[in-house]
Amino acid sequence: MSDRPESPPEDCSNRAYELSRPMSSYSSAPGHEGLQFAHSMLQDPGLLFNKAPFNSLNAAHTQTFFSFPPVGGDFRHNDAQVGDFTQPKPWYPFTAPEYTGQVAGATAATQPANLSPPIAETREQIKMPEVKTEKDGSEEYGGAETKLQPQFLGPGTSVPAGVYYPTSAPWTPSFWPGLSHITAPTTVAQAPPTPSASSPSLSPSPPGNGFGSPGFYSGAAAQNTTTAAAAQVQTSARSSGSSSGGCSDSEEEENLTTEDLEQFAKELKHKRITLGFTQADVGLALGNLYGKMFSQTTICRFEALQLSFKNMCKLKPLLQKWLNEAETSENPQDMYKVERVFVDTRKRKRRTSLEGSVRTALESYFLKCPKPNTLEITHISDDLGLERDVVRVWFCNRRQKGKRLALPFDEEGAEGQYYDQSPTPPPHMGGTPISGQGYPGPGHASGMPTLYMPPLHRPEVFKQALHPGLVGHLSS
DNA sequence: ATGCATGAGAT
DNA sequence: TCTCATGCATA
Repeated sequence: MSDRPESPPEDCSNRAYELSRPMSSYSSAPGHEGLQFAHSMLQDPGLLFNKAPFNSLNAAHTQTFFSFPPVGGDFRHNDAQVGDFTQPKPWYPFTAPEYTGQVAGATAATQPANLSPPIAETREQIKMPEVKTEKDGSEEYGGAETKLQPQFLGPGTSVPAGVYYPTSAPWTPSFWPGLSHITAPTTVAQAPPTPSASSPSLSPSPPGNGFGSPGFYSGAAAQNTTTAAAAQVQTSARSSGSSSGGCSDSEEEENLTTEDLEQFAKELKHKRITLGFTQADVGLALGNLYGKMFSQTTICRFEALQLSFKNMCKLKPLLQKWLNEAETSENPQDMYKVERVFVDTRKRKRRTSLEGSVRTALESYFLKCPKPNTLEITHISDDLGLERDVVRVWFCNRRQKGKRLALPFDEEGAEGQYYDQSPTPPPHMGGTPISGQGYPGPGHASGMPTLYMPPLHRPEVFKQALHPGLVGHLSS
């Protein structure tokens, strides 16, 4: 435990710089090799720290993913980082949109795999041994092909109106760690706000709606079109950097509780499926209703309760409204007029596909230090033969993921229960390298002395953490 | 459903 | 640079 003292401006810095490659199969950088991680075998060791590291110093603006209250969420970063991160990003060289043919939001299951037209490939080679960019051969952002979009689904092509879900699609609360015990009552959620007379713009995934390619409705454009409502929501969400467990900003601040959200998410999913809408449909419909579209991903995460509490609160009203509209609408089929917003011709960097061993190595590093500074990132990237930025982003995402899975404490009650139910600390908690940071400082006092029970303790979470792939469908 | 990426806003 | 919200791309 020579761990970092608490005040340290750096996260992992006090550690003797001992990051060394956890695994040995990488191009070894002759300079470091000495570290081994006890946990290197964990599938997802990092999750163990979901809580600890994040909480240490300030719980201040913590917007926890589902944690409601201020569960400390961030690592404080005070590091003095030095670095030269500034490498120009190679991507975005051209403006050709890279289109992959995915129907907006359609899940693999619902989506014909061949929607995408052949794409030329340009590979931008990046060194990297074990890393490849997905679809290595497929077009690049620089690719010559500009394929502009739209109608991938020719009329008549697949995707029959929303019927792709197994009728049952049971809801599984699985994800919300702390809520798993709460079985959503069948009560259907609250009454519908006001169906704003407007005609609903819904329609169960219409064939050939031409909306497929991602990016059409993303970012900028979508936001520009934002209606007041959306704007409001949006602003409020962002502005209040508050960590507050409450989502009290937009509109009628219902003080939503986790139960409310869970329940609503469940209801939403169920009804959506019943009505024949895909997650993507919902996202698009929101665009029609409010001017702000959301992707299938977001809807999916909402349903799975994988968004931060605050974010859930922010989206709930919109979804609630959509739901109302969808339910009352006579024939949603009609309106599927989505104005497509094309935007963004920017090219997106190809998604890097990290090989399993590399991921494992990263996890090990994460274990050692969830928040590496620039130097450390460089070191890691060198060691693994990855671009620094890839490593940096990986850590960012990893932390984000950790928070999502973590959040354990629900101020009220959950906490106690949480601890109470976890009699024994996880074995692996043992000598975690980064342990030591004080755990919960404030706010956890409530009789919760020193024992830190990682969220992973919860079976579901634990499971997921360790076997991401195996447990995959907790919530579907 | 989820991994990697982007960008705004906050530090 | 980080966090956070969000989404493309892919498994």
